[in-house]
Amino acid sequence: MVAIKLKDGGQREYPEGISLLQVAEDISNKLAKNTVVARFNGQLRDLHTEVTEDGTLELLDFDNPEARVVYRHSSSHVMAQAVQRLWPGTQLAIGPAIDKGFYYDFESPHTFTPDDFKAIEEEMLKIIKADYPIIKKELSREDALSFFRDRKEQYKVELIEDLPVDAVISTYQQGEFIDLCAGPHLPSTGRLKAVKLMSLAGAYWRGSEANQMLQRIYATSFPKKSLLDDYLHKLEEAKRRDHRRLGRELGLFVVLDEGPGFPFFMPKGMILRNELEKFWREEHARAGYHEIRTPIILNREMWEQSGHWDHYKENMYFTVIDETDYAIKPMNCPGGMLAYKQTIHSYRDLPLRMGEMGLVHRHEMSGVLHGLMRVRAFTQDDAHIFMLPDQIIDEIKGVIELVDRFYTLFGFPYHVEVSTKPEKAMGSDEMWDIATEALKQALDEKGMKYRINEGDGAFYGPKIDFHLQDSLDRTWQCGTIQLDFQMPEKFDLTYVGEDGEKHRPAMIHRVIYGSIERFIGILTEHFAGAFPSWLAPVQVRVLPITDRSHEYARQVVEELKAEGIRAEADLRSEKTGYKIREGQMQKIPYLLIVGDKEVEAGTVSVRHRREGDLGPAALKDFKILLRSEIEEKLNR
RNA sequence: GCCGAUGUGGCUCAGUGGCAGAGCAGCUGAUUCGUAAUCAGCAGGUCGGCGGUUCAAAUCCGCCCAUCGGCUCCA
Repeated sequence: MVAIKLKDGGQREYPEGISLLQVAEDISNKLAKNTVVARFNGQLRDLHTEVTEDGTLELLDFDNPEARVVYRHSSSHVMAQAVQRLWPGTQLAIGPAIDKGFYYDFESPHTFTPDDFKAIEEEMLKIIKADYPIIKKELSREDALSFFRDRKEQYKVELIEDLPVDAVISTYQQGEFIDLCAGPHLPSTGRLKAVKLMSLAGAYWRGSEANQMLQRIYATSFPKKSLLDDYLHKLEEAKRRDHRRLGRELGLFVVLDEGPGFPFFMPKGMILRNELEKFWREEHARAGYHEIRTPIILNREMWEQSGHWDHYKENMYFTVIDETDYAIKPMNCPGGMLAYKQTIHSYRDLPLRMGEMGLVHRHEMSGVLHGLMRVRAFTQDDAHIFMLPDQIIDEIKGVIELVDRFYTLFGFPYHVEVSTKPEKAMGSDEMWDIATEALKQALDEKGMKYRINEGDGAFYGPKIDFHLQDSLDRTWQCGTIQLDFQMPEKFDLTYVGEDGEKHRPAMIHRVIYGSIERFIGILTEHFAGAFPSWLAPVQVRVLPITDRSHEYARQVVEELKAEGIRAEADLRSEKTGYKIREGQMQKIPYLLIVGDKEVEAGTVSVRHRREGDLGPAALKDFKILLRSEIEEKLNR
């Protein structure tokens, strides 16, 4: 007999060799049916696992994130099975679960198209209906290799060859389909319910451009049709928040074929942008920054000196002036270095924080351009901080605080990554270790959680990256802090120390918004275009009900403008409902409806874009309300 | 850059070899209206570009450009 302790504290006895599924069934049929995978003595196990020792058992259903991964992983096997049935000769690469579903990478003589989706889904449903048990089998490395060689699954062979010597190698079988897999899996294919193929993509084997490109099919699955429908509905909702759509609809910005990756900012987008810059300047002045502006174009010699000519050339644009090579800046740092050098600095001047809203151009590969999120010309809210070595930690902490102040104001959740030395890098390993440790120490002291992103640092130093999410939960790097011992060296930066000798300052590059363009993209999606009043391009629109109130409407607009409020009137000969609809669709924070009653009483009827009709108010009171909302940067 | 899909008026889209269409937006006129769409009329497109097949191409073929979804790369 074995003793099994349950999550609720109860304990039951069973004959040795009973499966976890049978235990679940013994507790409740419904529970057994909903259970995806078990955690037995802390380890995720297939429900077919036979119990041979005492232990604690937890039964996980689809709501559990780990179980969800198992559910999707089994789904990917079923999809692969369907694909191999329909297109024999298709080779399997890998098929993991991902955040919202799963994918499988194939190599096939057949080129998959979305027209194939229906057939694949139907075949998957057959496999689900057949309810094949999913059976695990462990085998030796030799057996595994010969098995997959016989099946002409070269990717599986390669995977096995790369497994550590002591790895337990297992396969999972359902019907005629057998895949190399560590598991765990669902007990049978019938556990799947709603499956949907989403999209196709090319993907390099093992993520490397040097390798074969495979065909990836993205899909998702749920234990209930209603959950799938909810998910698809949410995707549709998210698309409505897409900054590319809203940017056009709200007259903020647009990217045209005439300038791929070079966005146009329209008048309303400029208001947003200018407000963001204004806020930035206020905050940075308060945090002790000076602002500079350096040239867009600088000569080749300087880019050679900075190392960009050697390390960043493929991303740069070039020009020739008077038969001399010049480059358009892809980063602001070299200009910042030259600016630093214009005066002799004492240790007393440090830390010296020099900010720059710098427009940089980078040649990005055509396939990566994406609205405002990924462009070829963007403005970095850059700053370079020159400091004494013992000021590094405090300065980094100061930037972390500033980033947090900004992101919190906008209500953005974010996550942090530390990127370490890349392959193409300048400087010694020792320098990199010191710099990387400094970044980690600052984060630790601020109590921030972070992930390590190996090999993803800039060529001149390691960095802390702050990532924000877009409406489809894709994440984009915005803020970053990069510690750099290289540039000060390259440009021979010095300060005069207490000893009267010249010393080398330490330096960090940092951005808060990251790129104003990307930040505006994120901001647009985050607020679904309904920006807080302080950012809203139009803060108030006055809607006269008839021509009789036009004069009054104009007066109201003038009074608001006199207070610095962005107001306009809709004097078209339309019904009130029509004007309100348009105002709502433009996401204007406040609509003021004025008719005979308001003219008579000298009031305005206030309508808030989310709260609706707030009733009449004296114009004076409305102004006070809105002014404070703007000044406090409230998100109402 | 690579894989796949897409490209028709300002926007959303219909049109699969035989006279380029609809709705919204725009303009003009009428309507003077109270919290998410008043009515009527008008105007607007060398169907992404170039080349080819054909009596005839938005439609079929080729190349290019751009966009979308990924991969790779990075704010």
